[in-house]
Amino acid sequence: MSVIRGARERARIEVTAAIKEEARRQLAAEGASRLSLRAVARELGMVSSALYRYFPSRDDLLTALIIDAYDAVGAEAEQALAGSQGSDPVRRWTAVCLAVRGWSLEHPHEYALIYGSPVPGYTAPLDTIGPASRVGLALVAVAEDAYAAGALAVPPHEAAVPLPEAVSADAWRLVKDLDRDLPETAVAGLVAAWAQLFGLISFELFGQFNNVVDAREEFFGHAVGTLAHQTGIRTSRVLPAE
Amino acid sequence: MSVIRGARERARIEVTAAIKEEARRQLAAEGASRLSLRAVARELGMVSSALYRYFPSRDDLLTALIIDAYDAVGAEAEQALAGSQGSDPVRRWTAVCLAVRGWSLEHPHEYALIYGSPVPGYTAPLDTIGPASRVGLALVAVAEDAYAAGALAVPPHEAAVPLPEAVSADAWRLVKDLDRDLPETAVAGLVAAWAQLFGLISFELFGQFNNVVDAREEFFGHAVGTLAHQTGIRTSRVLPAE
DNA sequence: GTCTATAGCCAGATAGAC
DNA sequence: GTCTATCTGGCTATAGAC
Repeated sequence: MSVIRGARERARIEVTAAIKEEARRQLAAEGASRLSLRAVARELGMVSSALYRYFPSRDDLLTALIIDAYDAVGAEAEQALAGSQGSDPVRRWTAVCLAVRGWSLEHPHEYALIYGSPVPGYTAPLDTIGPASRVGLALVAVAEDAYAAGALAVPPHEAAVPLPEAVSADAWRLVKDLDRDLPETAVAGLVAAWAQLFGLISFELFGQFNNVVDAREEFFGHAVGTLAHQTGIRTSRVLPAE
Repeated sequence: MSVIRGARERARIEVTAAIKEEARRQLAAEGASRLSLRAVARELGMVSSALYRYFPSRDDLLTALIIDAYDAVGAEAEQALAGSQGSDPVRRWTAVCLAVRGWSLEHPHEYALIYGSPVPGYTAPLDTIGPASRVGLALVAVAEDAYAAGALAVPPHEAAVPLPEAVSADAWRLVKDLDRDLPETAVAGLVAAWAQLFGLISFELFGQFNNVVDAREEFFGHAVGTLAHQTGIRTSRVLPAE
């Protein structure tokens, strides 16, 4: 699949990329629900019907954009993860969060596409699930490495609130599905922190912080540091008894 | 303004309400960016041009819907706040958060309108600011009452991370603007918790928790309990030295 | 794979009669 | 305030020539 076999295939790949690029531009101006094949075609000097050779429908184009966006932000997170190997866990956590925020600020409309309101009438196909989980898995990896290094505080620690049974059942299932060496309480905390991370980014990007938070980056850094702490991630080894 | 002067005014109010009601229905089916005056008119048995006597443009209708939505969720939060007076602060916090989540689950499309992706080409007028801050102010009120009762842990407490100067400047400004009796660190934490609360709700509503969290309500309750703790809110009085 | 042409829709907004 | 009529645009999707 990844081998380019000839000029025909190459051209097809290039046109496909051009279509997606133009579609991303239009996402900014019109939003996902108004993304229009005709407008994309017009801008590319093609006729609308020609696009149907590349994307069988508007929704398929949308799906491609969604997968690309998830992959792009996921790649940023993974790069921050890999680039911070050896640093202390809180620093790594912060690096991943900052990478996600950085991508989001640079691509606000793609961010809105994947983390904003669902597009009415569109249902995401199953192939979006994998890409959609990459950021979360990067956060899990930080915690897992911290755990292996003894730098993950597991309850009972200071801020711990006991896990309801239904929540711990979910966490148990996740641990099993992900096959990660992490305590259930940490997984439950990670899921919450994952959602809360995007709450911070969405509020910044969607305008809720206007007239509220001026020092955006400092605020974000501080908040994700607290998130790390809340998840049990520590800068260094914690005593087993702690 | 609130006195109904006659049949004419009464009719106008009723038609205005009917328009907004139908528009809310369409919000669900089409999304905000595709909200169409024509379609609303059609459904009401009117002709599109007649709507312009009630709303001078599509954006004005949108603004009315946005203000109504902020007011509705704000009222829920305030009602939970008032109804929980006398309870311990963590319970009150949770009550307010659950009220917000409850409204959101019942009105997912209005939620998406105000907390989801911004509508391209639309800029909210200033009159949305007041309604938009009601939920946040309810959370602030919980913290303020807790503080007055000595049930707000102020740093240095366990989970505290030092506030960067720029963040504490923002917090100082907010304390001044709101004229609330709260320490700056608490205000900074409240803003973060406010954003994180909506991160949890958005992930649930927008589908990110599919195949991840099954026990939605229990998970939410647990997460907001942790948020309360992180903000310094305690169930009972904390020692001054703590 | 790209084109023209077409079917069958939709929109926001305004003018002017009543 | 509501109507008809109109302007000026837009859209998805398909058929069939080349």
